[in-house]
This record gives sequence, structure tokens and C-alpha cells, in this order.
Amino acid sequence: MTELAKGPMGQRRGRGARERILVAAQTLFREQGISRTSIDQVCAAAEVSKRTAYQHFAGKDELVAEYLHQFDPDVMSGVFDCTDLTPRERLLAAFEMPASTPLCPYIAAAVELRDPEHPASRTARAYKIAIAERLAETAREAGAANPEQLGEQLALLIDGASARSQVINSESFSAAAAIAAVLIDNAIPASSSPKPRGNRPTKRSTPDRIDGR
Amino acid sequence: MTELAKGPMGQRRGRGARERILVAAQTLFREQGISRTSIDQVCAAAEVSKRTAYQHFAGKDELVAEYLHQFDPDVMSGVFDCTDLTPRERLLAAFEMPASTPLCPYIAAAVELRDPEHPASRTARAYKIAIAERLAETAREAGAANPEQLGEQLALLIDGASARSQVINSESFSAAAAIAAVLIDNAIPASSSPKPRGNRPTKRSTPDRIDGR
DNA sequence: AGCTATGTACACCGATCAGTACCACTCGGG
DNA sequence: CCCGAGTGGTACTGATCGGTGTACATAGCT
Repeated sequence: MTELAKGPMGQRRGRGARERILVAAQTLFREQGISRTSIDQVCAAAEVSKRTAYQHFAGKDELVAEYLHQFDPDVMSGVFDCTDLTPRERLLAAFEMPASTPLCPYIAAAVELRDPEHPASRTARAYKIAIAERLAETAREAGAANPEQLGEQLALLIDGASARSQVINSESFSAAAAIAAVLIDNAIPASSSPKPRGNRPTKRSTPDRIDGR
Repeated sequence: MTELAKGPMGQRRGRGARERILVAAQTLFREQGISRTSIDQVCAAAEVSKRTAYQHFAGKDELVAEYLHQFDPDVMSGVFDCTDLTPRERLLAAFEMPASTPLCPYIAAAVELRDPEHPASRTARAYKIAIAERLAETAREAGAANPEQLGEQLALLIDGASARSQVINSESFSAAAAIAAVLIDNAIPASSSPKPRGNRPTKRSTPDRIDGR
């Protein structure tokens, strides 16, 4: 019975149209934005007929929501799952972007849709909060004094770098990383990293590696 | 000669149509975004016929560009012109937003248009750079070690707060202000009390309250 | 084979939108 | 008084877009 499998949902995979649609949507939405990408464009790129697209997604809104939902399961897994890094390094790794990162799709969606009640906006909000929580979690591992605050601050920096990069048309993540380093070292009581000034190393009351993962 | 007459351009101000169009455009663009606002909507809100609108602006693109250009002359004048504040206070004042600030129009434009060569995108870029320079200037007045860097960092924080507020649907400027305070105090050799380096201030330089109003 | 879920091709509808054309009105100045 | 620039009103064009209907093709399961 050909275990090519049906997804969690009852989707039958004749030729995997749904997959191709989502891939095409991801590419186009990221490149040109949501409102500037038509359903016809997506269908053409996915090599799928319009009718099929509407058999998988009730409408463009649902497609957009699903497009954003794609990233949900792996909330920056590439960053947080690097167990070979110290928590502090993991926090900073979140700022290492490939330089040509188009723009955070969640920011783009929230700005383009403008409707906080839109399912895609809800997804975006949830994702952004999840990122902040993941950062806070890692910050706690790193021994930060106020992990929630640091997580929220780092999330704000990431968003700022993404948005500003789009406006300025030049990379801003390195600047954000610099700020992040300051905040992290400022929040961790005893930082083993060489910090020029500001924070003074007290005794290593708490070892900087508490990572239990 | 009725000094009401013609402005810098040959525009006749019969009933100030151009003014009303720009006001209406500003309101609508800020509220609903650019792409979701039609010319007809602007005309209706401005109580102006479409005919008139197209006599003043060659097209929507020009209207958008002019809409952004409106803010150009006064680059956050309300903040930087407060000579009764210390430079440090002025830097922090840039983060005091009315809580219901829709979204930075320049970020919105850059995200919605997605074209760095669009005149409106150029205007947005120029404005953002100008803000950073103004901040750097003030940072220099405040005696920051690296004013350009601090200005860029603060600009990034503002953008981050604006973008994140839009996505999270809740104010983020206070968090940004907290970061700003850290950065500022970190960049100024001696703010109020001598804290050159390696100093052990009685309490962390992180101010718990930013807005002193 | 035969049935059903899935997909394709293509035409079509209704709505919206940017932009234009045309006519009538209304001012303000001569 | 007329003249004409500026304007309002309205209807139009051409294009795009979201979404649907229909008829036909294919793949897989029983």
C-alpha cells in the first residue's frame, strides 16, 4: 500500500500538488510579498491548476496562513538544537543570518495584512512569542538574571534587524548581534566571556554551563 | 495678487485639494497600509474628485512617495528640538510613543513595496538613515564613545519596537527603551556618576523606569 | 475492471482598481 | 459681464485578481 503516506490530515497524494503549492507560495511570498503575489502566479510556479489549488486551500487567506504555519514546528531549530554550543553561543547564533535573508515572513505578513485577527497574523504572533520564549529558555540556561526580559529583548533585536535591513537595504544583523552581546553579558552575573567593560566579573557564583540538554 | 496664490510649484490653491489629498492619504495609508488603500478611497476621504487627484499626482506611486516625503523636513523634530532636555534624555525620548502608534510608515512602505528603487523606498531609506544620523549627533552631544554606532543601534531599536509592536499587537517601545538605556549608559564614559570602567556602581546602570514623565 | 479521489485545462464571473474622458459647475480676475 | 483654470461628478476602459463551473484525464485502491 505504498507508504508514500498521507500527512496528518487526510490529504491524498496523487502527485503531491499541495506540497508544490506550498513550496511555490513560500518562494513567491518571500520574494515579492503576499499582496503582490497572485494565486495564478503561485499555481504557475507550482505547475498546478488553479482548480487544484482551490481544492487544497479554501482561499488565499488560508494559503497564506498555511504558508506561515509551515515554519511553526521548527522554531529556529537550526539555532536552538545546536547542543554543541553553549547557551550564550546559541543566543548569539540567532543573529547569524545569511546576509541575503529577504525579510522575516511573519513581519511581512503582519505588515501586509494589517489585520490582527487574520489567521496568518495570529500565526505570526504566536511564532514571534514562541521565539521569544525559546530565547528566554536559552537565556535561563545561560544563567541570565531575568531570562524572560532578555528573551523578549533579543527577539526585539532580531525583529529590528530584519525590518531595518529591509528598509535600509543593507544587513543589520551584525549590529543587532553586537547589542545582543552587550545585553547578554549584562544579564549574566558571571560571564566567562571577555567583556571589555561595563560588566565586571564577580566570582563565578554560578557556572555558565548549566545546560542540561 | 492675493498671496494665497501659487505655492512653490504652479499649483493653484483654489480650495486646497492637494492638501486634503495628502492628509487623507496619510490617514488611510497609515491605517490600512498602502496596497490596501485605493485611489478612490483617498479621493472619497479627501472629498476630492479623482480627476483632481490625478491633476496633482501623476499616479499612485507619486502620491505614495509624496506622502512619505511629507515627514522629511521634520525628522522627529518633536524629539530632537527639545533643548530643555539633556542629550541623554533626548535620546531616550525617541522611544516614547503614544502606545497606539500604528506602524512606522517607512517600514510599512518598504515592506509593502518591496522595491528598493521605488521612489518611496528611496525616501524611506533616506529618512531612516537621517534618523540614525540625528541620533548619532545627539549621542555625540551626550559624549558617547562611538556616536555613529550608538545612533545606528538606537535606530535599530526603534525599528524593532515598531515592527514587533505590529506583529505582537502590543507595545514594545518600553522594552526597546530599556535596551537603549543600557546601550547609552554603556557608551557614555561617565553619565552622572563616575563609571569609566571596571567600576562597581551601586546599582546596575539599567534604569527601571525610562520615561520620566 | 470499475470506482473514487485527485488533478488538469480552460473558460467564465464579479469585483476591484489604476487611470482617462467628458461635461458641467464655480469661482476669481479682468 | 465673460473667460478659464480648477474642480466635481460620472461613467468608462483595460487590466488583474479571487474564486467557480465544467468537462476530461489520471492514479490508486478494492
